[in-house]
Amino acid sequence: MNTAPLTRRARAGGGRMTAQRRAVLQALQELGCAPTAEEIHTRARHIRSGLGLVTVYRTLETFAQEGLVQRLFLDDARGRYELMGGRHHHHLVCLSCGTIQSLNRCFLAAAERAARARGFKVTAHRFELFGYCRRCQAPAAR
Amino acid sequence: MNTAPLTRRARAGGGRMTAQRRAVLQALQELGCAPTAEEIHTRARHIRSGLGLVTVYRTLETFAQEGLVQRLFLDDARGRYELMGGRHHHHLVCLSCGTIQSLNRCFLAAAERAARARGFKVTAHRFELFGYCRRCQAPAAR
DNA sequence: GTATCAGGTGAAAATGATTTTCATTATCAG
DNA sequence: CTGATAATGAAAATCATTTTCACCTGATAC
Repeated sequence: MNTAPLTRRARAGGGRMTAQRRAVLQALQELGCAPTAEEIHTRARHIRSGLGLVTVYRTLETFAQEGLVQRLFLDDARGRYELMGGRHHHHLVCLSCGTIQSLNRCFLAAAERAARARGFKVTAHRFELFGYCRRCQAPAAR
Repeated sequence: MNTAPLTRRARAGGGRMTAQRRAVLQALQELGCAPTAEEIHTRARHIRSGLGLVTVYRTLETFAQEGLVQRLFLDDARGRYELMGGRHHHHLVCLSCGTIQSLNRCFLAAAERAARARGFKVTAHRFELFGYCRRCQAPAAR
């Protein structure tokens, strides 16, 4: 798997490119759909043994600030992380086993249809908009 | 504010109706949009002083199992709770001040339009489907 | 290439949200 | 009214995550 473009983007953020960060990037790329810090740590450890969980957290936080990674919360309090810049998509979260699949389209009806087409039984959905409320936009937005 | 219908629904779940649970229900009703356990605790304490935070958590968990309350995760790891059975809706989460507003319609385009109409600047959205994957449905779903 | 040093790392401890434990209290079916 | 048993409160435990701090190492300047 080619991590060069990611490495370039990460370096562009101003930080240094260490073996640990490379391992986290590669793990993210290999794991794909919204893994937890723990899962990323386990995978990245195979690439760079001795890598600490704390470093994984710090690295993910750094990448998130640089916009390289997005942190999201699905069905529980554990943060989940995924690389940004891929195609915009949403998730299918299984309430029984917790597996997460991704879904490319984002319109409601189409999404539900797409989910059903893969045998996923939809029992609930969640749709949230993030941004800045009127009060926080003016006078100095953010 | 009338809590009688809620009290009835809560009792129907099989549990006992205590002053603490009544206070939590009332607080949920008064607070409206997706408060945290902490916020619910603070409000419910005014109704029933001495009410412990632990009890709030337990009560919310119980209500969630009975389908009276839904627990959700928005922009951070803190769980948020809201009464079920109201009109289906979604949320506007301000990334700056953290306030949460609710939105009635759930179709993407309409939702974004509705958000903008209230001066909310949308910078991202999240849409998740929950349910059971093919593997978990068969042979004994759930 | 090598020195330099700010940025990065690992381990341990701290934190914050939530859950568990356990002794005590209170609801409500009979 | 009373007993069985569910619910409560306080303290301690747990889990994910963050902070601290002493040590290390990329990558720029030489």
